[in-house]
Amino acid sequence: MDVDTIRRSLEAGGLRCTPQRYAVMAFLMEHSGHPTAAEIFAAVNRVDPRSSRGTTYNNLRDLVQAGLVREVAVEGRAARFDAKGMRHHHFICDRCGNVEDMEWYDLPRPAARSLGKRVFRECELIFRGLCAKCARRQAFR
Amino acid sequence: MDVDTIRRSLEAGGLRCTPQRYAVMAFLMEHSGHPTAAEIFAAVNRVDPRSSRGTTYNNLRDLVQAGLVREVAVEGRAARFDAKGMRHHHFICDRCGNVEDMEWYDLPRPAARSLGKRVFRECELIFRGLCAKCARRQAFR
DNA sequence: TTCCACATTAGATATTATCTAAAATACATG
DNA sequence: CATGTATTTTAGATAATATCTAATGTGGAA
Ligand SMILES: [Mn+2]
Ligand SMILES: [Mn+2]
Ligand SMILES: [Zn+2]
Ligand SMILES: [Zn+2]
Repeated sequence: MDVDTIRRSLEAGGLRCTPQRYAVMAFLMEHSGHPTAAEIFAAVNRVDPRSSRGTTYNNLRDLVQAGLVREVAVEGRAARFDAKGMRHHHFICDRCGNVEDMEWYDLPRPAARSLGKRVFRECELIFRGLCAKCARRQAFR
Repeated sequence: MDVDTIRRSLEAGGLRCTPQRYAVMAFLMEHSGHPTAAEIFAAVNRVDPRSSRGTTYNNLRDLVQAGLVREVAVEGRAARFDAKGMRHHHFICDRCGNVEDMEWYDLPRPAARSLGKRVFRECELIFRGLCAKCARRQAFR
């Protein structure tokens, strides 16, 4: 991933380009999985520069607020993160909690009537079931 | 809510009807909000019988596994729960994390092609934005 | 080069959830 | 009804996840 692309997306989000923040953003853009904060912390520290756990959490919070990163809450597990690249939905495994990307398709906006005085921002569609790995395990018992 | 209805739904889920478990289920059926485990614990202990925090978590886990209760993970906040009554979607407030019910409508099943070897169970649609209360606060600044 | 708002740090702390092992009990069975 | 047993409850410890604090460092505008 191009250094300037990342640098510019941070600036576009009103965020300074620090080595630690850059490392978090770069890692998310280069890995299409859905790592947890702990995994991101470990990964960016495997290379330079040294970043603290607190900073990793701070930067993830900032990147989410800036709209560059999405946070996916999974019941009973650590939150997962992905860079907002191409639009997509998610599949979450009932058994192992893995989050996988699913092809995007448009969703009907909620009816104004059912929205009431709420201010709508976005829809998120989550598919649930068993991931391929867990489905295979299930079949073998 | 009828005592026997609750008792029977517990039995249908393969769960013994204990006073503590009954109290959790009854509370969820009688309150259409989306309480956290801590709120449920406090509420069922305000009346009899005394239930421990651990038991509240155990029972919520069991009720979710039995398909009687739904758990809603909210980023950065405690999980919330609701009894699975009428089908509905959810609106989650960006600002205060409140979970509100939204009218149900059917969703297209994911295409077999994009599902791959995964085993589909259900779709969940989440609307995001500002709840009525937070939208009002936002307007006043 | 200087300056300062913003960012980072280590460690403490808070919040949420699970585990443990001993005691209690729901309920099937006779 | 009485009994037996698998399930459930309990208090407290522990684990997992996330945030706070206040001292220190720095990106980048000017
Ligand atoms: Mn994704
Ligand atoms: Mn609901
Ligand atoms: Zn899985
Ligand atoms: Zn709100």
